[in-house]
Amino acid sequence: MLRMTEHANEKTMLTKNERLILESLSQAETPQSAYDLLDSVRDQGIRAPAQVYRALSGLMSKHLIHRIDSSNTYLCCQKPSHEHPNAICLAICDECQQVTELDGVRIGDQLEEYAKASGFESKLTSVELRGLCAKCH
Amino acid sequence: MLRMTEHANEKTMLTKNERLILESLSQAETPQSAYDLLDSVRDQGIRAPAQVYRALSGLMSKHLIHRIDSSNTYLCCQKPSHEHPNAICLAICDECQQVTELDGVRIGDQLEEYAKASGFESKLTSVELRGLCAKCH
DNA sequence: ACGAGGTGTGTTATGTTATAACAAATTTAT
DNA sequence: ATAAATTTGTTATAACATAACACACCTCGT
Repeated sequence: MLRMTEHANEKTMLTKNERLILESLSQAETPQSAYDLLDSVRDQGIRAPAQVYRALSGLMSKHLIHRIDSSNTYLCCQKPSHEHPNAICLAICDECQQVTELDGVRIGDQLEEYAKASGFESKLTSVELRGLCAKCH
Repeated sequence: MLRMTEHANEKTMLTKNERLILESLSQAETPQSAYDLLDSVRDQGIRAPAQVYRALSGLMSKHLIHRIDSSNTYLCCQKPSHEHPNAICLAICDECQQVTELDGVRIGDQLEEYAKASGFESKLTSVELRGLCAKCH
């Protein structure tokens, strides 16, 4: 029942469409929208938004990509795949669009601490910093 | 040139549509989508999305409301209007949808600190914690 | 009073992001 | 072999957001 199509370990076990999208995303210089990705994989047989969104959804579950909520875009996870922090922290340059992933464990623990003071039990937090990266400022 | 329609101080100087939307939002129990708000002010003469989005945009500039990026919804700012922290921190209950606004100054300073280590100059950061509030967990 | 410039409004149309629903194909389990 | 589960392809539509333009209104300088 858990056996799958791929001859690979669980972590990198991707469907064909997931592989296509991940490949495309990893070659992009900046975060991509779902429709950007659709355009870039059209010549590989993917024709409909649903196909892209399914792949994105699968890749997110596998912690291989992140979604940037403030711009409706997606990018590859930059951290080792075995880390699944309780917070995703992205520093996004408003000038060049480069993204740096900060230490989600440390920041997540800190935020959890703060939230607990209000009796809030946090499960998954997202931090998006907007500003200028080292190169651009 | 700075003189305006309203007889009120700068901070609370709102247009008619901004007042309608803010009023509607302040009576809502939970964060509302733009189209939720449109429905709730239809009987007050507002008919088109653009009118709502313009009002929301104005209210955001005046720091009277926040947008929750992870759910495309809006809510009233809970903090005193004179505080304009560099980070907006919202703890959102996945069960009851209640939102608690955490200390954006303290958290923002902390995050700025972390980001600076990567040479990143942050201007505006958004933090969204998902989990369970005190009542629900 | 007049008209120029600014701001707010109403309206139509359209752009962008995302999901529902279902049938066909493929893979896996028995 | 065949039943069960998963992945895929496809069409249609939902949900979120903005562009563009005309008009009303106010205020400021003349």
